[in-house]
Amino acid sequence: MKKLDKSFYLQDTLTVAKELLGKYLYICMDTTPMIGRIVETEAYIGPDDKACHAYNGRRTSRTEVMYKNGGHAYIYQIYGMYFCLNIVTGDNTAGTGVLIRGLEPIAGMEQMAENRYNKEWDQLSVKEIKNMTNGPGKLCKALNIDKKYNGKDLLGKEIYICEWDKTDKFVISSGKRINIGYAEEYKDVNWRFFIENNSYVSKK
DNA sequence: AAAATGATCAAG
DNA sequence: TTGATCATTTTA
Repeated sequence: MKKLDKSFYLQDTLTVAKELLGKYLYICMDTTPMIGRIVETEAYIGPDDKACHAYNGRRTSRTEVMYKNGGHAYIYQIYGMYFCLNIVTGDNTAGTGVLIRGLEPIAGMEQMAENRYNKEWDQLSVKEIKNMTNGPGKLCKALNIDKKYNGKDLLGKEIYICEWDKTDKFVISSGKRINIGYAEEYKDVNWRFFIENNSYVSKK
């Protein structure tokens, strides 16, 4: 188990989006650690990408952390009720990042069950377990990720990503990004990546 | 199929 | 200041 270093995040955004699959997200702020295996991501590629919050160089209080260099967390709130976790990428100031869309629960499931359903882990139905972290808003609820993580350095101790086993093999599939129909010529690019046949991918 | 629900942003 | 939008989830 090895924490990903700065150079990982400084790579090209599409590379990071693919390479994050199979890595382990750690949340260690105020409870016992919660760990999830990343199984689904989407790339948002800065000023040219009409789906990206930083499209056309848009720079506001919300998007400010996207202009940090790679290896920071970007958290935004959507539809008034859900948070989404992104990983800032690149070595420039372009405003690029990767949305984490699906996690496979690995550790800290008791805490996740409480956060997401206010229930004990062993009281959850099969359906509830399956739906615990298979979506960007769901996984943030389960891991208690909100704006307190916005701008956090992923090389720190509160939120970070590790590689466990380099021999872990899986098939990577790609497809169109979800719910960005407004993005015109960018709405159909295959910048969503996921581990094939993993049940914690948000959509089939 | 449609409601829930409020921060965000660009326009005025 | 305001109105439309929205990288979602849940319920029906």
